[in-house]
Amino acid sequence: MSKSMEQEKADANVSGELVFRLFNEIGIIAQLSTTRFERSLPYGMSRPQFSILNWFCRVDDQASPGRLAQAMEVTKGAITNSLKKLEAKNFITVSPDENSGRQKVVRLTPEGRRARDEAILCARPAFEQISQSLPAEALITLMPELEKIRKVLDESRI
Amino acid sequence: MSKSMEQEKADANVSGELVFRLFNEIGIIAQLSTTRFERSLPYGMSRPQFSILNWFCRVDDQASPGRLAQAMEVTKGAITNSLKKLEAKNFITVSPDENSGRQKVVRLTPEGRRARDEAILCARPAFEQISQSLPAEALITLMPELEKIRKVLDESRI
DNA sequence: GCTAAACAGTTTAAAGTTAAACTAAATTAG
DNA sequence: CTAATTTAGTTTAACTTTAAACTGTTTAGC
Repeated sequence: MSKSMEQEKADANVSGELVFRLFNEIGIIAQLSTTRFERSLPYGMSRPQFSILNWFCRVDDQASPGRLAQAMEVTKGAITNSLKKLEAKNFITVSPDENSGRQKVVRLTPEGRRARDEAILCARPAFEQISQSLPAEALITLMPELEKIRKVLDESRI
Repeated sequence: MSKSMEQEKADANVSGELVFRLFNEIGIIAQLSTTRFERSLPYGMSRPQFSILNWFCRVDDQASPGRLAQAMEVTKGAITNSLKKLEAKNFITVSPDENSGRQKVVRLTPEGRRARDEAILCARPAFEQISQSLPAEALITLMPELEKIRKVLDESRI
C-alpha cells in the first residue's frame, strides 16, 4: 500500500495515457448506446427529455430549471428547450415559484411518470439483447468503478 | 472471488435493468469527460476533429471519407463537414482517388500530426488530474470490459 | 454494350446544443 | 431607500449532427 513519491508520480503519468484511452472507449460506447436507446423511446421522446423525467423519478419530485440544468450537465438554454417539449406533451408542469419571482417550479405529471416507465419498458429489449452477450458479473464489477469515475469528474467539475 | 449479497441479488435481477444503469452511467461520464477534453484542445479543434487526426496516427495513414465515417460512428455528412474544417487548417489533404472516381483519399499532413501530438499534450493535465484520484489498477481492469461492450454494440449495430 | 442498381460523397432541412446577450427579479452596499 | 450587482430564465446566432434527397461513378445483369 505504501508507495514512494517517485512511484506515485510515475503511476500518474502512465495512467494519464490510460485515462485518455478509457475516456475514448467510453465516448464511443456512449454514442452507440445513446443512438440505440433514443430510437427505442416512445412519444418522440429524446434522450435529454427522458433524462429529465427519469431524474424526477429518481432524485426529487420538483426542481427549478436551473437545478435541472446542473443535474443534466447542459446549459440553461438547452433546459428551456427540453422543458417546452415536455410541457407540450403534458409530461411536466412549469409554474411560478411562490417564494421567488425569478424562479420556476417544474414538476412531473402522472402522465410524465407513466411515459418514463413506458420508455424504460420500450428500451428494455434493446438492452436485454446486449445483456445476453455480456456476462452479468462483468457488468456488476464495472458499475462501482464507473460510479467512482463519475464522482471524480463531478467533484472536480470546472 | 466470492460475491456479496448485493451482487447475487443483482444477478437474479433482469440484467436488462443493469445494462440500462450501466449505459446511463457511461453516458454521463462521456458527457463530462468530452466537455473537459474539448476545452483543453488547441487550434479550436473539436473532439470529432481530434478523433480523425488521432485515427490517422493510430490506425492507418490514409482513408476514404466513408471509412472514416464508419470508424468515427458518424454520418457521411458529418465527416464531410469535419474534413472541410481540418483541410482549412492544413491538418489533412483530400485528393481524388486514382483508382476510383467516386472516392477520395484523405491523408494526414505533418502539421496535422504535430497538432494531434500537441492536442494530447494539452489534454494530458486534465486527464492526469483525474488519474490521480483513480487507482491505475481499477482502470486496467476496466478497459478490457469496456472494449468487450463496445464490440458487442458494434457487432449488433442497426 | 446498355440499363438498372449500388455506391461514395455532398447538400439540405430539421433538430438540438452552446455561449452570449437580454429581461426581469432579488440582493447588497452605500 | 436607492443604485449597482448578482441571479434565473429566455432568446438569439452560430455550429454540429442526422436523415434524406441529390450528383456523379462503378458494377451487375441481361
